Amino acid sequence: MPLSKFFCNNTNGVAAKRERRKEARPGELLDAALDLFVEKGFAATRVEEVAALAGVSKGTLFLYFQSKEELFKAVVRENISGRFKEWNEEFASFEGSSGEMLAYCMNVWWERVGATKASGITKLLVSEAKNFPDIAAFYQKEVIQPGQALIRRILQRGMDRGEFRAMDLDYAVYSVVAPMIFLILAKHSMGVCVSDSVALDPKQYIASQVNTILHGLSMPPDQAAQGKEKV
Amino acid sequence: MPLSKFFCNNTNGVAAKRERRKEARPGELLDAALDLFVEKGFAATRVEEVAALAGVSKGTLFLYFQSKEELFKAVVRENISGRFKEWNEEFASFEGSSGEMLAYCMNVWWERVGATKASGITKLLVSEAKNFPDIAAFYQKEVIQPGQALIRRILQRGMDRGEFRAMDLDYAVYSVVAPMIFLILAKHSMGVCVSDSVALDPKQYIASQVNTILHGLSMPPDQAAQGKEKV
Amino acid sequence: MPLSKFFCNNTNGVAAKRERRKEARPGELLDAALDLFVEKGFAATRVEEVAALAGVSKGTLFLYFQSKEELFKAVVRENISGRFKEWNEEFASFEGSSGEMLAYCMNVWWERVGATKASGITKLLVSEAKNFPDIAAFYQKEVIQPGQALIRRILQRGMDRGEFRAMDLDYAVYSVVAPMIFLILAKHSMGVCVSDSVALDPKQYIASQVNTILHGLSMPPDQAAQGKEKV
Amino acid sequence: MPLSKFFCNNTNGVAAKRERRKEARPGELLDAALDLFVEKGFAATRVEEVAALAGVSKGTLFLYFQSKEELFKAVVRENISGRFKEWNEEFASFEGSSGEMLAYCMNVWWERVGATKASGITKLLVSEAKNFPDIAAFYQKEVIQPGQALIRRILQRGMDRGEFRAMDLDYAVYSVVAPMIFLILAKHSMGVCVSDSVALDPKQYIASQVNTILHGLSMPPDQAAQGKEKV
DNA sequence: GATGAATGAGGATTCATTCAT
DNA sequence: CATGAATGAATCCTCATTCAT
Repeated sequence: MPLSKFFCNNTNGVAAKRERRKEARPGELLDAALDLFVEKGFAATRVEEVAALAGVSKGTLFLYFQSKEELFKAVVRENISGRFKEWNEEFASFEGSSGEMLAYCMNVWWERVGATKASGITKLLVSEAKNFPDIAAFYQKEVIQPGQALIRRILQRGMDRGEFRAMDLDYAVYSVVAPMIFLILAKHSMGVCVSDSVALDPKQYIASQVNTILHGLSMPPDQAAQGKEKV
Repeated sequence: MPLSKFFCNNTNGVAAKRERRKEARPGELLDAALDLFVEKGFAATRVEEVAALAGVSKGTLFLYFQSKEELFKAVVRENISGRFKEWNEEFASFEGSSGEMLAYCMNVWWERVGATKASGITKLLVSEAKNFPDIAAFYQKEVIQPGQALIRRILQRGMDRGEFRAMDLDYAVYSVVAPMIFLILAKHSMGVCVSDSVALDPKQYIASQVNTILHGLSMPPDQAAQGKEKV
Repeated sequence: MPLSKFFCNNTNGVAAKRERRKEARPGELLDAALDLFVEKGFAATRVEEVAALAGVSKGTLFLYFQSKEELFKAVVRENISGRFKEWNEEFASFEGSSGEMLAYCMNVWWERVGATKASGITKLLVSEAKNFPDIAAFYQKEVIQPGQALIRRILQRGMDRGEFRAMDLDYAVYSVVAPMIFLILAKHSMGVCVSDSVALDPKQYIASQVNTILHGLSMPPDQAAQGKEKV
Repeated sequence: MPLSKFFCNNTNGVAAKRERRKEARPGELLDAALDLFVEKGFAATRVEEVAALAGVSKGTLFLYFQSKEELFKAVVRENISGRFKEWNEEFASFEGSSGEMLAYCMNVWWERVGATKASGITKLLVSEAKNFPDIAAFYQKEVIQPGQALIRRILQRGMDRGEFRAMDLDYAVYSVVAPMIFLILAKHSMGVCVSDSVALDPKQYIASQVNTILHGLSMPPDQAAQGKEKV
């Protein structure tokens, strides 16, 4: 969406740079705010820092956002991807096993969300949900539920096609969600969740998780005998 | 140690009540602080609130903790269980399959940590790690690493006994850790992570996760053919 | 530099008033702080009082000085005259007896320092030296030592020219210093040092001191006989 | 006066030590308070420090003094010597020149007041006079005026006997007072008044001052010619 | 629009004073 | 009497917000 700005809005090209800057202001502020809110939390972030990081003065921030709290809400809204429709369509035409579909889904999610700054929103909301219940509810409705619906659809497809075992979707969905949320939090929390955060390669992590989710850690029954002999 | 008071020290009953209170104060304050820090975050919690929740005045808090930050650190230290040694011993003598062991481990963890207030520490540190890097490192060393070591031992046992497949423990460990951390965060974050947090039953959640971790979601190979026919 | 504003910078008159205020603020605050610190001492002065006396709000003070202690240090620094070089030159070309020189020196000192607000710094440092050892040392080095050096030079000149008796300068210097310091403290201490402070005329006081310093209280030897007869 | 305690009050000698301690409490507190008030000023001294230095608890201090301010007043009162009557008598019978009398007076003052802790009271009052006007007035009346009267009497004696020149006593008195006050302040102010406070020997300082006061710094007229030739 | 000086309510912290033991 | 735990008014300082330029 920021890209569209560059191609559509500048009708004359004269004084474009200044115009563009001016129009870009709110976006730069939101970017700066996201970074700082994620890093330090809402309360511990000063609006002056946000303004400074965005390269404007404190007063300018209040030209675009009525208050620090409104800034917070705007940050969340701005970074909530409504890409689920798009993804639903993408997956609707997916050809291949449901296991492949799940793997593809998790990798795509990582590339388009998890690896980007937008992932900080999740950490932010985990931290501040109690202080901003309406925003938390909004996020729940706009992100969590569509996201889980998408995953349920994949799991359901697997069951329908005889690829997945029968399962209670209300709980099974978390076998997919938990690893993804965990990855984001590990990324944003200085290794509070992992033993050595720098060494955690997201791609390998996801591959490992997909493998476990699909096949479990147990030795497959048909190899159990051989497996035992080997060791 | 507080208990000793009741049995040993009070030979005469003089100054008992006040004394007893004095010993109880720090604990009451730490309890109150844990609650509020978890609920609102460090910065958004006022020391006066903590004091009020503990039933004392603002000044009293500073009798026991030099500053708000020291209070925070004390809260973390106080709630960090060094129970891993005890658990290691418990698990060392475990008889039964490694799958059962894993299930037992996760359930025990839930009962003794996840379901208690101490679990809030995890959420707290995820939120404040960047603001308290030394405390985060301390937690990492005292909790995360021993915890993961315990899980690795279980997984290693499973591989040694031919019950689990060969796996890269550096990543496989997160198949166990992620669901547990996720459960805590779901519990403390107003359903930012789940579609309907009130409906999430921890016991069922853990059972579901254990099942996935052990066996995966895929249809077992030997039933795959039948499975397909059925549906 | 503030003057330059009036002649050079204001080509258009925009933002003049506010700008000018900003440059004046620190000085106004330092003035107010000097008054109150001298009157009540550092600890007993509230920053809010200082701000109020300077006609600004509490917060504004902290825009210019990081803390109350920094304000104190700035007050001392601001009021420390580095005028000794200038005076040295002035006195280098002095023509007249060394006695006249001493009298001139003390009178000039009174007019340019003793009678001004800057004299309060001396009282302030006498009161707070133990609480601000570094500032006390700074004052000692910047004011006391150059000041005493100046006086030593005068006394040395008197000895060299045969006008003054041989003397141990290390102690003789205090015959000049003590009366000046005393005058300042008398002025700033509600007559704790004098029997009736309002009645103490500085000019007469200095004249009297100069007379004693130069000639002593004793009857001159050559008049002693007559003196005795007279009375 | 504290000495009298040891000889007079203990009527039985049994449990004397405890009794004595108890009776000594207020005195110990006043001593401690004097030390700390002089060192740090009234406001910057905490009552808890005073109590600790006196070896009692905070609460005990308030058993003897209604408030910190009352403690301050008691400190001043306790240390104000009413020894002027005694001294007046001593000096009334003084035989010798008035110059010797002045020298004797200043030396005696140093030994009995200047060199003792009681001298801190002067520094204390210079610092706090504005905050305790009634105490300052009390001190003025009880100490300053009798002290100056004593000095005036000596100077008057000198004039009467033809030893001292005619002088305006209202100002001449400060030629004696200023050096004494200065000595006290130099002693209590970390060398803010002197170039190297450790090197200032009180006895030499007083000798030097007496010499100047009596004879001045100028070359005596009868030696002036020779003096000039010498150099 | 943009700025940044000014504001003042709000929060952490101190410390004189009280009072139950 | 002596103690020291508890109190809360007082004070320093921060920072979101306003507004003159």
